[in-house]
Amino acid sequence: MGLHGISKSTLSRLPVYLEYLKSLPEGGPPNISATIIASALGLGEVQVRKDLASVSTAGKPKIGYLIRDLISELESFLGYDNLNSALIVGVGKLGRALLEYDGFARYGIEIIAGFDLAVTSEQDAMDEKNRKPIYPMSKLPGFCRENAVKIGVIAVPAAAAQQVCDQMIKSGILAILNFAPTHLVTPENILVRNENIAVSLAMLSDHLAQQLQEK
Amino acid sequence: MGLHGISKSTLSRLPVYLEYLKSLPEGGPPNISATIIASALGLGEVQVRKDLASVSTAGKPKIGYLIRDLISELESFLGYDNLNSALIVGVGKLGRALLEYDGFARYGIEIIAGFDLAVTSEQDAMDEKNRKPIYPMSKLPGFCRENAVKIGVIAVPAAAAQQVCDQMIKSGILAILNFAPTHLVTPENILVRNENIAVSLAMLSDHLAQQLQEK
DNA sequence: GGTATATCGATATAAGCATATCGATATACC
DNA sequence: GGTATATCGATATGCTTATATCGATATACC
Repeated sequence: MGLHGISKSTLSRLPVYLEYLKSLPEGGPPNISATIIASALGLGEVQVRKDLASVSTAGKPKIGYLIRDLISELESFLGYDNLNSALIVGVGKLGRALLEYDGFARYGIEIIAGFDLAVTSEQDAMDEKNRKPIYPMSKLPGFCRENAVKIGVIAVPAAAAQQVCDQMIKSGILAILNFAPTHLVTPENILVRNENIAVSLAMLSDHLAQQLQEK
Repeated sequence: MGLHGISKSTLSRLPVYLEYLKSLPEGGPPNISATIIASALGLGEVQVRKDLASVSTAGKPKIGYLIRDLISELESFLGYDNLNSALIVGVGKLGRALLEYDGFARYGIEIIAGFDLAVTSEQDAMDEKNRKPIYPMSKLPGFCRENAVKIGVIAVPAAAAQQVCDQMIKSGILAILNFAPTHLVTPENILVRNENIAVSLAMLSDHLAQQLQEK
């Protein structure tokens, strides 16, 4: 559980509420009830209330919540309103896609530079599409310090991931989004979030096995 | 919890164990203990034992587990040894990348065709890179039936996701991997797995806010 | 204005999951 | 061969999360 008393499970549902609220048509009613949200999202209504109570205080009986307020409270809580700088290491196929993806800003995160093990010369490269610089790894520590970057994205092969991770931490990175299919060992004040598709595929596979066997 | 008595949390760790075991050097000892695995992966050793007990029966005191056997038991359990066919709807930037990605086979899944709302003519398209067909949506039901496809990947914009989802279910799809940042409403025998990067970013952001505020 | 109802917030119960503890067993060493 | 030790599996405890229940309150309708 986080320090401001919010559980991981709750935190993981907040972006979903936000998405849903934003997807509501403009012309509709200004209020919404936990009951409605719950049934639209397939959750328990008590759970929705408890989740929302941790970011909002504005629920009124018979009325529900003011959609506009809820959205801004969620955005504020999730940090979508102030942009965090991030950097990415590994600009292969996946890394480049992430570097060029301009949708992160929507989530309060901006990838401002790429780094790559293959860029060895001191002459920096540049991403064609959106003019973001690509530096050699040697410039990582200085860059982090100068730009106060605290978020790192790892998009290198599994074999290199731990080494990259270590360098990030030494450079002051505090939160890591790891796309390499491997476990990273870190001090406990560092958060690692694994974007591991194998986990999802395992769930699908398991579900299928059960469905097909059942009947 | 699944029907063969395995919890979601356990299931989500199994691929991690497998990755780790596979990453071990060839020349090492043939056995490994839960203690070693636990410390390498930052987990409790009891948890590792409980997890492994649900797929294996071969643990021996003082010895540990036979690495080779564990790997094949995990692969078998996770369905990596028999290939499941899948299809993808939406061949934009992300969809095409997934269609061209040949790493799924490693996880027992093969994407055999793409579908797209934009392909309206009855003349089918074809992915350049690996010669996988791209069909119009009208061919979805027939294709699913003929090829007994049970897994669907959704890579369309959020606004179209629910509609695509409904069509998949009507065509016999039982498990869905959803890359659209939206909640899908489905019957309860259908498994939806959301690959939602916003959730990860929320965690990073929350962690950062705490770290920076603490000191 | 009074009553009915939808909805909220809080408390209590239950379920799922992780961690700790303990006896049992197979090897290693003397 | 006997004893020590690493490790396993199982049971028990505790924590986290989800669900169910209940009284309180703001609107709607008569």
